[in-house]
Amino acid sequence: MFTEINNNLNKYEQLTIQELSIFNSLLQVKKVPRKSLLLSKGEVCKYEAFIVKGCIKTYFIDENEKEVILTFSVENWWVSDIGSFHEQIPSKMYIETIEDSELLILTRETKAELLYKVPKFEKIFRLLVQRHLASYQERHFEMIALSAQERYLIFLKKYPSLTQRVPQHLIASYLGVSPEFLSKVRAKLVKQ
Amino acid sequence: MFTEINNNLNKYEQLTIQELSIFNSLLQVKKVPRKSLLLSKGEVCKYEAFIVKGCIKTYFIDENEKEVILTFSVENWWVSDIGSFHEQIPSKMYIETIEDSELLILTRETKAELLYKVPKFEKIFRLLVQRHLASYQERHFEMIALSAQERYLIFLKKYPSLTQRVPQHLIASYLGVSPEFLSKVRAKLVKQ
DNA sequence: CGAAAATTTGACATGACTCAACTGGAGTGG
DNA sequence: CCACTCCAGTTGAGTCATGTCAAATTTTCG
Repeated sequence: MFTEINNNLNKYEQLTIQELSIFNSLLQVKKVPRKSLLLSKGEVCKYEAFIVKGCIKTYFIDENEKEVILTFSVENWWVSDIGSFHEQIPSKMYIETIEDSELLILTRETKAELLYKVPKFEKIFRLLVQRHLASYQERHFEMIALSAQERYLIFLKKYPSLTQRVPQHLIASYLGVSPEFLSKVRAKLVKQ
Repeated sequence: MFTEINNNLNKYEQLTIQELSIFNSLLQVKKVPRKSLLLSKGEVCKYEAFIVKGCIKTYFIDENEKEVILTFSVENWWVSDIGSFHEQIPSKMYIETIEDSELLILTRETKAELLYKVPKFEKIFRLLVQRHLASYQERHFEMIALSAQERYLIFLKKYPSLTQRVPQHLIASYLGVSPEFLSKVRAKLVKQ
């Protein structure tokens, strides 16, 4: 259960067996079926989850009631509304499983305890957030500078497996285009 | 010189006079005239800068040689290419002053020394990055879900003073529209 | 198997872009 | 202090990428 998460964090900072066992004892296992809403707009985000297995979407709802997908998260990623979780303010987004999922979760309490007992985790979490930030910057640039087709090709290259796991209209939403238009982009690519 | 930065960081985590004086002794002052390039594509980002005075743009250059503005940074903000700085990889972006600026900078060495001597800063920097991340998420949503006019109105509300300090075509770039189109949006708003 | 959801396709609409011409300051040098 | 240049901003015409709506088709899943 814990091997993936332990290996994953070890990449950021070397951890001793003792440190890892403190960490693991603080994690709670959570299994949820697909289509479970883990967070809704208006709620305060109660935990950060590491995905052992499964696939999760994070999205906003716009003024026309349409989903705008912010991210897909799969195995070995963390998911949460960082802002809501840390500042304890109501979230503006939704987090929902796309597949049956197994999560390891840290609540505010267990995370605080972890940071207190193993301060190294401050660094680990800082690095995780930094990476996350860098990828948003890149994505923002792509959004402004590239066409829908170019963004789609980048998506395919970056996340080839997601194409199988995630319905196409969600990918369209992630890319910031209508499902009809993504379908046309694909048709055009096939012809070439 | 240090009062702004000290007050600013105190908001995130209470710091003692001793801790602040260690911090301040590690900062280097850097004054730069307007139109100075602080970082170019291909370079590794050598420092993180807190802006005491001035205004700075961070941007990419797209395939048609056009600037795509990622952020404007003014007094009391930090600026750097976080990814490049921490992973020591070549940056893809440019950082350039728009006005004469006064900066307080941390290099990798001084930052490492700071984190070693005052580990509380791990937390402070983690919180700073988290806030930053939350604001990118919001901006990404706006980019996908809102029209150019709506984005412009939000910009005016969020950063009223920047309108005076930054030429309009740079604001257009920040909003992800052509300068001509922003001009038309403004004309339309005036008529209403 | 049947209902509901996802995808495709086509016709049409539109927001935003490009290009080019014009206007209006803000320096700068004679 | 004027004339000149240069850059930012505006405006209009034409175009293009992408959106919307509706219908047809395919896939998914209870």
